[in-house]
Amino acid sequence: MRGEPSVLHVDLDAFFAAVEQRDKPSLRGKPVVVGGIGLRGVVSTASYEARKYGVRSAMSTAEARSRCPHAAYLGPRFEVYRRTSQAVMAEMRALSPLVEPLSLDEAFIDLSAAGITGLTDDDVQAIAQDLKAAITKASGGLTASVGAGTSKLIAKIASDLDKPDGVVVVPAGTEADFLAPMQVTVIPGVGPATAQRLSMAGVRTVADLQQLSEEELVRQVGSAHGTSLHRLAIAADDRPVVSDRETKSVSVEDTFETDIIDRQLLAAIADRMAHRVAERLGKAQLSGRTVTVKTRMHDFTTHTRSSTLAGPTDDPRVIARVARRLLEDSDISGGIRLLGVGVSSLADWIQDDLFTDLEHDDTPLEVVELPERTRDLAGYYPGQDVVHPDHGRGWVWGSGLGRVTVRFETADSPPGPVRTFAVDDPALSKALLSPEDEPTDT
DNA sequence: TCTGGGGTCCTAGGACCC
DNA sequence: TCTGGGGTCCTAGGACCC
Repeated sequence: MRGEPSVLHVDLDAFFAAVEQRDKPSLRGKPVVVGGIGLRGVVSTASYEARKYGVRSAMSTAEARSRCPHAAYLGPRFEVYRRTSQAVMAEMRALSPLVEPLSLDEAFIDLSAAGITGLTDDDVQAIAQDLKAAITKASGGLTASVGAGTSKLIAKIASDLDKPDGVVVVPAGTEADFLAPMQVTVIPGVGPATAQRLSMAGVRTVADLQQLSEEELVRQVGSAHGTSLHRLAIAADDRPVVSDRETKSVSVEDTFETDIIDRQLLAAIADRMAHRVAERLGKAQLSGRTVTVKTRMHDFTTHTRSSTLAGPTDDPRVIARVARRLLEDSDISGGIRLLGVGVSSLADWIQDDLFTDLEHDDTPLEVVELPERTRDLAGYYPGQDVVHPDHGRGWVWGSGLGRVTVRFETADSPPGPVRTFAVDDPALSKALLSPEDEPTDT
């Protein structure tokens, strides 16, 4: 806590949808929904026009479609969002060197790090307005909402109060009163489970929370959570704005259009995921010791299996081998809807391959054979690599009724666009798994 | 009409060590 | 012969965030 409202929280309004409306003028003023457009997709962002129909983030796309059938439904274009985000973050860094991005569309800014002191509420209001204007210019027309306060907690909550395109400055000294009438769920970290437990203790508002002793709170929600919640309730928050946060894990996961039971197919998919994880580790100059495989069953129960190596690796073959072994240990009876592969216990880059052989498993690497599933599908099966002259390389995602659904791998956004073809479409051709996907030595 | 993908942090039990 | 105490690492699961 400080004596002046020098922490800013900036939140771009309906970011993904706003970028799409910026790039496609015909969508402006109309409901736009960005997210997964497949059978099991969920909404990432709904434009304000779509929110009028009750469309919300994290809602299934199917439900969104039933609520707002005439909206434009778009898959995400992360590369474009990333570029826009970088331009916006640059404007923030021009204001202060201490900027902490929370995601592509959110960041904290610490004005005190810019040497600006003696700030009045009006000063902060003016700074926020100038920043908003700069962001709109740099992003090609997007708007942002800004909250300012004496801590991250207050700034974050304030930015939500006058969305979109608003500024809320909470004066120093008014924080506890500002929070008191709000629901406990405004406090970041209080989700449905915690809210439920608190409500059983008679706590619904922050004012209720302020009355509860720390001991009682710890009893209700656990040690770490209870202690921090007790302080946040009275707006005692001295968490610093931190510009460079270390990556702790890297992972890839996919939800399948239909549940998969076939172990060989899953092994092939795990292999592919291991390669993608390794590629991202390499780009970030990271390597890690713990490989985790995540499975989600048809009933949505989720399991993880992990294994820690003696030394860090970013070798796709090592990650793939461990992942396949973990997958063999996993129960997939009844089929799984999601598979994920991740690496954690990260270390800085290991220059050479010194440690990659430290994994004790010396069983030979078997070649994954994809199952033959011909029937009426002209030899196509899920997981198979294909090539299309217009769309490039992809792989079969789903199939049936004489049609195959293909995911194309673009630089833009894994997974790339999904397209459906007739099995006898002459443009679509099968490609072999590239040889480098399989290790040549052990 | 069921529930994405990328993360972070916390808890709890067991192994292991001194 | 009937039971330490603390610290660290590993594993699995869960809550939460955008």
